[in-house]
Amino acid sequence: MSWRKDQGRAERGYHHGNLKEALLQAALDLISKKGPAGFTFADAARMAGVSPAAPYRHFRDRDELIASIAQRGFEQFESLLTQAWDDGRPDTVTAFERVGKAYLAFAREEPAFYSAMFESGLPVDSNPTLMAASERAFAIIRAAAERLAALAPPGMPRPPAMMMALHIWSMSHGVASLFGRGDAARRKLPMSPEDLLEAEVLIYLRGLGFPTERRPGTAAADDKPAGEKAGPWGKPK
Amino acid sequence: MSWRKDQGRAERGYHHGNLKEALLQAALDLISKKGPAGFTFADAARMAGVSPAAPYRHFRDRDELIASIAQRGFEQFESLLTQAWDDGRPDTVTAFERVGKAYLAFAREEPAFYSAMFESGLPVDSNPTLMAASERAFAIIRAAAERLAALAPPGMPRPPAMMMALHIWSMSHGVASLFGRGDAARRKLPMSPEDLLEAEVLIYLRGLGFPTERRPGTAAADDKPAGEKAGPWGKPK
DNA sequence: GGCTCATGTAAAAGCCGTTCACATGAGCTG
DNA sequence: CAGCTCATGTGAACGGCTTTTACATGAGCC
Repeated sequence: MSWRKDQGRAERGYHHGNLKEALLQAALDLISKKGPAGFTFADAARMAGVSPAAPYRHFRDRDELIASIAQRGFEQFESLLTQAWDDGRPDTVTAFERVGKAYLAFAREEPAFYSAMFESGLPVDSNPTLMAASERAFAIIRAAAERLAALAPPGMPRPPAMMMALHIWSMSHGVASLFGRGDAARRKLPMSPEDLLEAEVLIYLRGLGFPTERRPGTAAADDKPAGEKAGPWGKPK
Repeated sequence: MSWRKDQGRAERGYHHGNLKEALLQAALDLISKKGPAGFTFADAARMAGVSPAAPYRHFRDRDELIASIAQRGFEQFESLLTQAWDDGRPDTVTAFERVGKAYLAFAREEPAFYSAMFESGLPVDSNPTLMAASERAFAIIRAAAERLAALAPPGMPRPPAMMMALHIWSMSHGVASLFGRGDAARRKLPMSPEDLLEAEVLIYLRGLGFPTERRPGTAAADDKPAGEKAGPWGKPK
């Protein structure tokens, strides 16, 4: 974890050589420790071993640093979701749930990114680059919803994919931001956030007429109308 | 809207007479304008026409003021939800949806309260009073879920009310915090947040086996298994 | 009328964000 | 290799914020 030139500015020469990266890294550390509000520009500079004015050579101001982090966050998020979706393999529903889990995993494992992206109070729509990155991430969910909608059982009105995508996103974000992170705003839960979200999505999909029995083997094509068997919340007692 | 002693400290005597209230009010104004991060203690003092040190006679620090606001927010929230739920009249499903709408309305019309409650980064669980107020608000949702669960169609496993409540809450919070407020983190939506949430909840309830045709007349007891007719997202084209 | 204590003030310390003039040295140019 | 240039870092300074401390005021009570 150490670069050629460590943070102890023991010897480092006048120039840092990697300051922009070091600042982003420091900011991530600080945000994950103290939230996006608690993070200070000066602290990041100190952690990188430079004067408080140095960061201004790389970021117009504090907000731009946070926006950069959000930007990277959306990129990693997109990549994670893409990987989780895996183009719908082995079957659409399974892949869809994997996306949900990936969403929560990201919120939990990268709280700094997540809060920079969604809780920093940045005007996302005022920054086109950021907006675009966020759209690209959402596009994964949207594409998945599209595929899911396409195999809606015949005989039922077909749900609009965009609406499904927004629904899934709001569920995921809701669970993540209310119950997702280890210590903030916690509440006693009868189940893990992951299980909570999985059940929520399964019930929702069943409401759209999708077959949602647990462990459907590995079949990619399935079309039984709706739920008998155990519900998505485990065995009925 | 003016108290005996206006903010212009023209004459006001040494003592304000109502400072605590004035500070809370000023903070609400400021938070709704600039978000909980942009709000400053000194600004509130200025707006109330007192010195920057005066607030410390009423609040241990800035965080305690924000916590007070969150506290009041939860109280108003509870009262609003109680009113919307109206003990399940005229029928459980209708009342349930009214609760969802009330949730969004609160987030939209009281953004200052809402963000103090959910987005201020306060450690809710470290403040027992605040925690209790938040529990009381959630209890409304929980009670509604309980009633709803009780009339789950026979022959299906009965969903745990607590889980339902958490699901509904996460949907509401997800929609509210992603799409709810007028200008922050906005995104182009094909429908209003209210309609989005209503459809989401209806689909979810249908997934639990509840009858969810639109406008079921006024009957309080209804029990047709699940959806034919139009879906919750309007007429299928 | 006089006491007392909650409430407000002034001043100061320490931190932060931000700017500006200036220093440094990495990399190009000849 | 000498010298120039410009990106990058420094130090000092400004104004603002939070919080503390010693002091001022006057409302309410005896």
